[in-house]
Amino acid sequence: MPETTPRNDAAAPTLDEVAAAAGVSRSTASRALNGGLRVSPSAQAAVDEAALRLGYVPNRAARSLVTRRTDSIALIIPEPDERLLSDAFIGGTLRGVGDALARTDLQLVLLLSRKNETADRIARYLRGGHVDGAVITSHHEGDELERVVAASSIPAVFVGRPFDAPRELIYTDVDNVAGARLAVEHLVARGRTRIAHIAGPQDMTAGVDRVKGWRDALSDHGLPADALVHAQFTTASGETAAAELLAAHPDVDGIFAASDTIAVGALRALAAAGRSVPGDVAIVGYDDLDAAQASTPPLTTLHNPVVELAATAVEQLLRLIDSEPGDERVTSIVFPPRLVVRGTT
Amino acid sequence: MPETTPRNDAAAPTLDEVAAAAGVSRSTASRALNGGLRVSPSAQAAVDEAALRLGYVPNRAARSLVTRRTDSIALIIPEPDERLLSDAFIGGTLRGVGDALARTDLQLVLLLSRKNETADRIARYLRGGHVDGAVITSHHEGDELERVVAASSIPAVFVGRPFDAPRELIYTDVDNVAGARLAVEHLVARGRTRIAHIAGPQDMTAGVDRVKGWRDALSDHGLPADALVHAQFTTASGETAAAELLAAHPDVDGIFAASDTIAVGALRALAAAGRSVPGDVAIVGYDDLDAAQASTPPLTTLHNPVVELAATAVEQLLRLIDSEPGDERVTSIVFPPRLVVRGTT
DNA sequence: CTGTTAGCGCTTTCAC
DNA sequence: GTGAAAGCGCTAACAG
Repeated sequence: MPETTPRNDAAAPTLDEVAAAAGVSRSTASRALNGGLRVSPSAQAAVDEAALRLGYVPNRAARSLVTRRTDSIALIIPEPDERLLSDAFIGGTLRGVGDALARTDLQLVLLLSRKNETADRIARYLRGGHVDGAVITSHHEGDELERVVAASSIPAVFVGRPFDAPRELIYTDVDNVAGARLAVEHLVARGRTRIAHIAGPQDMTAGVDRVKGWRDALSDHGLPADALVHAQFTTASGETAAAELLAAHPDVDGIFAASDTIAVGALRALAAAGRSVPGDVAIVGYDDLDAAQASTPPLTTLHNPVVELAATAVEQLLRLIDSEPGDERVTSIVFPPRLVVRGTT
Repeated sequence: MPETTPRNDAAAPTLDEVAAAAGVSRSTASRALNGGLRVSPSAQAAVDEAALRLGYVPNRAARSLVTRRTDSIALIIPEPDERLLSDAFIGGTLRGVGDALARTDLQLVLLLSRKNETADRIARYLRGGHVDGAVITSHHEGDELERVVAASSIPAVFVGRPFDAPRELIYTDVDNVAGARLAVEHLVARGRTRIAHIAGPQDMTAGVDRVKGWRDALSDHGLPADALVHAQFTTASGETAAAELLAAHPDVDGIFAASDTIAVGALRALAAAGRSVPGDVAIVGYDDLDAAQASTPPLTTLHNPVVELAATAVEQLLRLIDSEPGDERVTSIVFPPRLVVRGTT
């Protein structure tokens, strides 16, 4: 391979060139390349051969211009979220999206929304018709994403239930209320009676729902639901909150943490306070991402099926995109919770 | 706000409509919208006003068709990588890319390459001219990404030094050899003389370089470099490898792990073996992502500036995109290592 | 089954 | 400084 030979494939071949090489018209070539409806076998073969030989790749912009389809979907991620940086949440989401997109030839456009211009830029982008649909993940109450998405009239699916669903927004989620109940039930079954909760951010439905489940289950058992502190979904925040909790409620013998990262922080606070786990205090976390297994001791936790959540969201979005408005096939999907028992309870 | 009023902004306004509303020709409108060169102040104002009022958003496909620019870049992530799922690596990368892209109005297209069709699909996409450039992250020796990228003649920057850089591929990286040396020096300074290494995957330059740094530093001190085991960048794998290490070299008093996730696994193996940390065995990890702080005890580690690495890669890419071939301003950038001392050494 | 004919929305010479 | 005209590469009627 001569090092200095100039590339002769500089310009990408156009459909015209493929058609010429195949000895057919451009339209026939186009048909052949797009499913081959109403194309003679010979023409089809000629076009296929020419396209392959020339290394033809259709120009997406040109196609998009006429089809009014972009063959791409957006994944919207509000960047300020701590989780983006701190846990494996985003990795799982990408994997799910990737899985679901694998069979299609759709492209994934990432919209990292910065704190300031969040809604505005996203709105412009969505209204600009640059994507055929959008999946929105880890959205917060104040971020206007729900409003923007609803107003854009673009097909969209949320990962995680939106705060208010004014016009039947579609979403995928895990049943966080039921999950939290499971956590508490588990602690109760282990004889715990003074069960606290370190809640996550209350501007996300996951945070709110987990509080509710905790409260409900406690109420069912006639146990007090007053030991409640708040934290972000990070280890550092969890540690602080747990210390605060121990100070205010020294008699706590069980903790349900709204995330594994928080639980890991609690583990450290407990160690610092000289309390044994699960001897003095039993802990249950939430998420079952890497942190749960990596912690010492490994965390009992509720599985958060992030990969499936994302994959299902994309599947629903795809369905939504080529469905008539009002089609009742496309619905929100809520996964049941699943408790994973390890060493902390 | 009437709930049932039909949207009248259904179709996105075109440049023609903006021009008409502003009372100028389409070309003048176009000029005004694109920097306003050779446009009278009055015309400029009229166009600006009309665009704003109509909520005009240029059609990217149409523009791209004529400018031969897509105004988007690709982020290529080989999916099989365990890290994608297990640690905060990808989150940091996205954040860096997002930061660098924030000022531009470039779009980010994500290319998750699946194990099988990796090279092929990416190659087609790159050659199709769908993006103006690409950033490639966490690539492995066998994945052909380097070849494909080089062959595509598209501007590209690697995050992490490529395996062989046949035609001066541009990359950003941290000096992993120097980092590993620092780790060993730190252990030596603490009086350790039997220093092992749990290596990462050897099909990534980071893995190879860290082994080299470890070996070099040991050699400098006249210490043996025979206690070497291999692992993936995961906690589970790290635990297994560490157990293996302890069995083969019971006299080890210091461990340099190729990642924090591995180090956390080692911590568990050590605990299982009844060895105290850092009393019996001191440990140094690598990455300084969330795992390092969350572990018990917190890990002494080498900071891996993933956010900066990604941001710098994008900046170099942008520079590369609008530079003449052969421009010597655009170079690879290697960050110096930084040791972060915590509780394990 | 095939080719001809129109554009999709935009930027860009090129005269004026 | 401005508008007319051409055309980017492709698909989609529409006749044949």
